[in-house]
Amino acid sequence: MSDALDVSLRLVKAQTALVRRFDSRLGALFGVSLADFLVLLHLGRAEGGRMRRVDLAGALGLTASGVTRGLAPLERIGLVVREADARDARVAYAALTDAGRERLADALKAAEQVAADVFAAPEWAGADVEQLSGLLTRLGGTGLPEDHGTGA
Amino acid sequence: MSDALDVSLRLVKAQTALVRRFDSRLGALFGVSLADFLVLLHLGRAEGGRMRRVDLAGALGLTASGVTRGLAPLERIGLVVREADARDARVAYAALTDAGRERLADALKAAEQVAADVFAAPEWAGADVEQLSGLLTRLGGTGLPEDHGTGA
DNA sequence: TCAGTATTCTTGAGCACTCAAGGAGGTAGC
DNA sequence: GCTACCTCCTTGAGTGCTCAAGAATACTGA
Repeated sequence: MSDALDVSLRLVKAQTALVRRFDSRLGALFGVSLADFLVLLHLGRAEGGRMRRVDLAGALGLTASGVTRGLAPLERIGLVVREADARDARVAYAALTDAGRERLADALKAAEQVAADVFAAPEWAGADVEQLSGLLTRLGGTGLPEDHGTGA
Repeated sequence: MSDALDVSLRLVKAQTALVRRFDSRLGALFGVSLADFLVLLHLGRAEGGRMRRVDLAGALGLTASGVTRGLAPLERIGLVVREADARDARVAYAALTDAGRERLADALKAAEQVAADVFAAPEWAGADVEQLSGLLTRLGGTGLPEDHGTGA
């Protein structure tokens, strides 16, 4: 097996373990999944604490459908509200509520802690983390929605 | 946000894109998902081309339940068969059929190609890939089948 | 020997996503 | 101001996993 394939499969597996770790901690403490947390994080960083659902989908790497379904429980528990656009009745914004902002702040602390734990082991030097970050950034755009994988 | 959290989230996103790319290519060409391919790959590398389902779960990073469900379609299309253990009636092996072995060989070629495409861009030197591999291995990316010297 | 416990696997219910289809609203050309 | 098309979002059906519960089998120690 080539190094390229080997590293691809390793990455897939490492992510599974990582997601479980985040889900477990965030779920236990704050009742949100990693996916929920990422929604809150993106909204929290957006202008006015809100985003069009289609833009959120792009930012999260999901389909619009996935956003609709993922947002529903967050709206139900009051972390996010739906807002209309005055000029274009097609678009619906997802906006952080005050409760959502609080939950985000708490979850962010917990997520930082999990990440710190993951990279805390003696074999992880700060330089390693930066190196990994750089390498992953190059992979970041790979195969996003606009890429139709025409291959060949 | 800390580097550790940043890199964790980057990894999660990179994986999503990577999985889509593999799924799309493998699905179009051979009618198997990346998850299916990984099952075949692990079985192909195992002693006798077969594994206990519980061991397969461990190797894949899934639950036993996930293996039962994932194996069902592969058994239905004849790539894998169920085999009993003579000494322990609890265990059921998943074993590669000849058709499964062929499909694995084909899918492996396609997967190599996808991985080569991903890491083909000019910014990826061989040393970078090895570095990334090393870093990911520390993250718990173990469980890949061992491979010796087939080179590339 | 046999009661209690552990292991392996399957199943039912549920969750989070996908794709395909469709409704509703906006836009451009004539 | 109509027609055709495009965009944004939701919904129905399906997939692939999870957890919890349970059946069958094996192991252990009094």
